Amino acid sequence: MADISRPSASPGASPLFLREDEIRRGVELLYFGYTRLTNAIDQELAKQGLGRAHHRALYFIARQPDLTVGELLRLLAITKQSLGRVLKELHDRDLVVTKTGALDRRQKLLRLTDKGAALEAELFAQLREKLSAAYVTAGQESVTGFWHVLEGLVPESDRQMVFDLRKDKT
Amino acid sequence: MADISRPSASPGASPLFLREDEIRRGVELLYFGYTRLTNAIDQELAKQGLGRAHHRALYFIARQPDLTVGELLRLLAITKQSLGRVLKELHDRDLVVTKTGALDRRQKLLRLTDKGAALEAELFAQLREKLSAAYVTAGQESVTGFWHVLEGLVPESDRQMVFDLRKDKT
DNA sequence: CAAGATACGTCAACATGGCTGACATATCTC
DNA sequence: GAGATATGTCAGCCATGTTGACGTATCTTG
Repeated sequence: MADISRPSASPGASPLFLREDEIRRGVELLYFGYTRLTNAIDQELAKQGLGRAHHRALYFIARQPDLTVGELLRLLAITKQSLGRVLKELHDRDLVVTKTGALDRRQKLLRLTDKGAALEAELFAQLREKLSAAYVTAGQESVTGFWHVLEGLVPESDRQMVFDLRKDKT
Repeated sequence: MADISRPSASPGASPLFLREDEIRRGVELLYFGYTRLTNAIDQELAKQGLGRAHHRALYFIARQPDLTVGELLRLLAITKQSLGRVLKELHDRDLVVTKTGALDRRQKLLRLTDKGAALEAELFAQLREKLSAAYVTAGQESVTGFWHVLEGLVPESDRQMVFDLRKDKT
């Protein structure tokens, strides 16, 4: 596991000397890493006649049951027309159900059915397989570094929304 | 910069305790990080009337001048028909030129024109801005961890191809 | 309580960028 | 000279994004 740091000319002088190659390396690894991870589930999705757009919705609904349509729209950053198509298909296939919001009856709260949860779990297992293998190879130290860099890529304005995924709704 | 490691119950016992939440965190950060990074260049591309597909081609041609069409196809992992459309547009706009291969006259070697190189540099500047900010915030240690994890996501069979981007063609 | 804002849905048309299948040409290799 | 390889291209299809316009139910506020 070779270290890639600079030839330690002046340690601590500049905190990080940003060479073009380090940036390109990040861009490429991010591209290939992301695409290869998502490839892991394409076959399974194709078997169901679903696409990646469906998976993204399933994923976030699984992650945060009783998510509202509006919250999902903000997460996916697409138009409501695009999402509408996807949610309609998921609903027609009995993968997702909606119920009217208790506090605000205009809202629709999204949940996976048992069938939807089973599918999401199967897809998630693929992601887990790939990502946990990468975690294990890289080691815990690297994993926290991986998280830190990626957190820095999420704009301040979106960060709270992303972090809130890890909290249960009350 | 809080550390996220486990409560240090048995240091070194299991190299990495893979909880579902750690996997989901990686999936989400990869998704948001990747999309937000690519968003950085969308506005610039739109101004030119180009799409992301064009940028990917420009990027790899910039990265490795005299790349062949076949090599670019393998990098992008799309069909030649899809790539053909993109390359034709880049050629029509004088962003890319091709020349016949010296060793194998069936090959076409791809290069950016000055105009193409200028555009790629402008787009790259956006990526650099975002990514270098994330690098600086996270620190050098995190950056090498970031690379290690992502390398682990690229399947063995593709890894050489990705690493070869960092070498000059001879 | 009436008026306006908000949450959601939907119709229609269009753009981008993937895909398959079929076929042509030039060139290399044996 | 025969077959493999690198590239290009025609034609049509599909998934998933977009804009614009409009409708209804419900909440909020003066």
